[in-house]
Amino acid sequence: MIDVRRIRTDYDAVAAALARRGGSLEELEQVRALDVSLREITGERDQIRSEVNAISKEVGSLRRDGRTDEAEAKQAQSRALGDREKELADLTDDIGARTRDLLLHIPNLPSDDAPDGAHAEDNVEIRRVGPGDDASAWADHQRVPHWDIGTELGILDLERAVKMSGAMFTMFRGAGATLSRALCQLALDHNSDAFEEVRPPTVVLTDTMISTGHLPKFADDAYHLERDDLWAIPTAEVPLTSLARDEILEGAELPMRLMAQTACFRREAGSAGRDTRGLLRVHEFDKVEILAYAAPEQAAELHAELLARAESLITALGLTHRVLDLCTGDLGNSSARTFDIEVYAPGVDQWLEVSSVSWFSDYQARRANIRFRRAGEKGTEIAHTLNGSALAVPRVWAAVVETHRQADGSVKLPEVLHPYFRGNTEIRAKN
RNA sequence: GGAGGGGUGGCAGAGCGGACGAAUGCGACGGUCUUGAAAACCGUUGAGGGGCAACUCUCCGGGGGUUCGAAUCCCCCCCCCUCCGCCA
Repeated sequence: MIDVRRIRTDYDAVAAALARRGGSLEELEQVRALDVSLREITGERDQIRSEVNAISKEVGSLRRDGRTDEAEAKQAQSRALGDREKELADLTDDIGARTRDLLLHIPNLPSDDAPDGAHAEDNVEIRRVGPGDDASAWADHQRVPHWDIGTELGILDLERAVKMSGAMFTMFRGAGATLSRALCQLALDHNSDAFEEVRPPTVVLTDTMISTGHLPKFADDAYHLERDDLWAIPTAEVPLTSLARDEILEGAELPMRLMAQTACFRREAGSAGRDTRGLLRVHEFDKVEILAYAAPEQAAELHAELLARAESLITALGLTHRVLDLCTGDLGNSSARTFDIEVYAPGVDQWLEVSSVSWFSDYQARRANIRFRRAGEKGTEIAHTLNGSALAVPRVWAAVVETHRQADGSVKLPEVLHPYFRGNTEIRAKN
């Protein structure tokens, strides 16, 4: 949620920043208009309340003195004011609710540093590590899609997953399941020097989804358990961001770093029919998320840190990749600036987005009412939130299997994974 | 799921229709005293909104209601505790 006060005092700058995303400014204009009338009516309401409060005090003292007639006259006067107060109070409640609802639909202001652009094609590649999609770098035995490798080695059983749960659900078996778990464990171990590990709930209340910006605008993308009005989380970002909801953090505890491995659930409603094969787009997957609460001045450095941490895992796994600076048109709703890491998977010949590292400025924290107090100072400030996928299993699994496939059909495991494989250093078909 | 008890400031805890944004204690902060510290004593100490300001409004788990006036009375909901039931 962007700050109404900025809309009030700095409208042109807010409008200009939002315009960089493309899309309409209609809601912003509506908020501005509502806010003006809200303050006007609120002022009038408070004025009347103040009178009612004063009169009521008088009634009290008159009654104590036994001056009943005078007290009753005052009561009548107050009653009349009360009717007017009720009208105005209903009006402010209504306008306030409408304002908040509009505000919840307006995306975050992009950072000045985010590149301009309308589509994903305008994203800026800031570096590339390894050969990427250079065809000459890849041998024929690496040009096999992971679903074929998975079947051949008996480590991926999509057919039976579909039998249990329908299309776009997956099942790993044997060394495939171990690989899935090992990737998560690696990501957790890799960040345990600075991040507290959390095992949050995977099913949450509506308010928890609103805090991150996943509701109300993107309800169709999430699984909703209607009977209990609970939502299956699309990412651990959702519960982790609400960990400090409605709390005031001590400045000294910032930045606060958290990480969690959870299942993530996505309906993928808008992308039916795309990437249906294999692991590229699935309804349920495991992911290790890293997240931080920060003071504003700490945010830039933390953003770089989260990106470096996510990227170093990809590097350690021996995957070729590129880092993109998302343009304003491709930026997620809640984000002010986002770096994506894309891995090149030679078997499917595609760049796969495996991590998205975002700085949300105070947008989520204002929704979630997460504040902090600087040591020795009065008052509170809205915190900043940042997060990124440390490692999202299915796409990394696919890229690892395709990249490290050997001429004999086996998959050679990257060294960082060896500790998790009970002495094995490769995956071979059993026969 | 059933029965009972409870949710008040950073914490503990009083208040149960009017002088209550809330006693008291603890904690924290500032001061006096002290070479320094402790103790003692004095003072300060919740959050948010509107207003240039004076000032003013809101918040006692959440939402409705009664009343001139609600932390206090009524209704609904949520959460916590104890017991019973069920259960990995």
